Amino acid sequence: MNTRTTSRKPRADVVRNRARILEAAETHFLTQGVAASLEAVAKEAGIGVATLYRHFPTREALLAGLLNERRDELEKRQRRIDNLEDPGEALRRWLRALEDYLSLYNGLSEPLVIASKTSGSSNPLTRSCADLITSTGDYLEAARAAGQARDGIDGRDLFMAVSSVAWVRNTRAADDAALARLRSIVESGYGRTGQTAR
Amino acid sequence: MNTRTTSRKPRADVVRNRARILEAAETHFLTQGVAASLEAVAKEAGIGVATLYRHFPTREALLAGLLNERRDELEKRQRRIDNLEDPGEALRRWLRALEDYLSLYNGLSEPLVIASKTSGSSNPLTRSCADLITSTGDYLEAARAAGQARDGIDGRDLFMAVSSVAWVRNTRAADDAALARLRSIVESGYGRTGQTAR
DNA sequence: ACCTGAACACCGTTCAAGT
DNA sequence: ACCTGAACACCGTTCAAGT
Repeated sequence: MNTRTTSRKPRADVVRNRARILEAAETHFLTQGVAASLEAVAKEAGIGVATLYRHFPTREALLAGLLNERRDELEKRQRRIDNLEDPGEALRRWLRALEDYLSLYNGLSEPLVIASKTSGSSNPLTRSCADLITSTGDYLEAARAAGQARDGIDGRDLFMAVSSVAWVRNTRAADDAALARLRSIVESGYGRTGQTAR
Repeated sequence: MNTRTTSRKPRADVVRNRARILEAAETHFLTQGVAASLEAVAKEAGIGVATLYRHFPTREALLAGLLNERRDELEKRQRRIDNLEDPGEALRRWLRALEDYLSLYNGLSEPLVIASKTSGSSNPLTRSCADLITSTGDYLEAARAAGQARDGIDGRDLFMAVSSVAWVRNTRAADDAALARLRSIVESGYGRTGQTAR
């Protein structure tokens, strides 16, 4: 019937394969980190390796596919943050949401930070990164306007700082209390420590 | 003659092999990072792979061997720092020396931070780590006594913070200016920002 | 005692062959 | 058009065999 009208439709099994790959990759990356074997992912997805490569030519492309699926969660959290009155509190909560996002898989912060550099092209993670940095810059600017953040740093700087916290977190070398202290170092590093506006 | 008297001497070619391995590893790690191929290292050293494993059973053991050779440089730098009058300045310089040390090879900070956790045993990097953390704690304590560092954090916390800066540095995603801003975040994060003692 | 290279198991990536 | 598994090159690690 409509086999002709829907000319640029995605083929049924292609869609299914893509979903299976993402699902298998998710579980493997969650347990093994971003360096998990792609062969194993393909096997669990029940497809040949080459099919995986056809769908996601690089590991970064696969990561980007996974992160896109997680993006709604982050945006939902972002909407809740936007309802806050205090811009300093909003910035703090956003940075925490960002940290959680960057800590999803072990080793995730590294490709993301690298992608944040290559402003040019090619890297499939660059776009997601740019969005995150822009958001961070917005929250930072709002906090600064309210006298709750210092001058001389930008969204990219805070993105790097949060990425590095996520990196420490993923090494599992720091317990919760130590992570909290690390966050407090970063917080009083970008903020106007204690004194409000004045 | 004295072949019998020097009973627990290191065999000549063993010493030579060890030196060759360290030399080859140094150049490979410098160019390829800590994940460089050990097979390639062995080949460049002109020995069989198994000999490398005999000398250094794990990659961490090899790293520890290399870092021990670099330790004098760090201690020399440390002695210069100890001559400074201002404990805050001393702490800042020490953290920078530490950052340089942790940035020697790409990917070095990760095994070191992991080793800093496993307080127990087995990991050959744990000892070097513990020393670095102790020194950091000493400089921090001195700075705090002079009212130049805040309460509530310890040497281990600063070690983590510096490791994470070294990690960002090694990703090569941040230029010199961005790294300086990241350091400034950490600095005003642990310090009593601006106001001295009071 | 120490060294060696072959052996095994694993992985990333590509490509000729299938449907 | 899409999928497949075999193929190639590489690596970490161990072990039987050499000296």
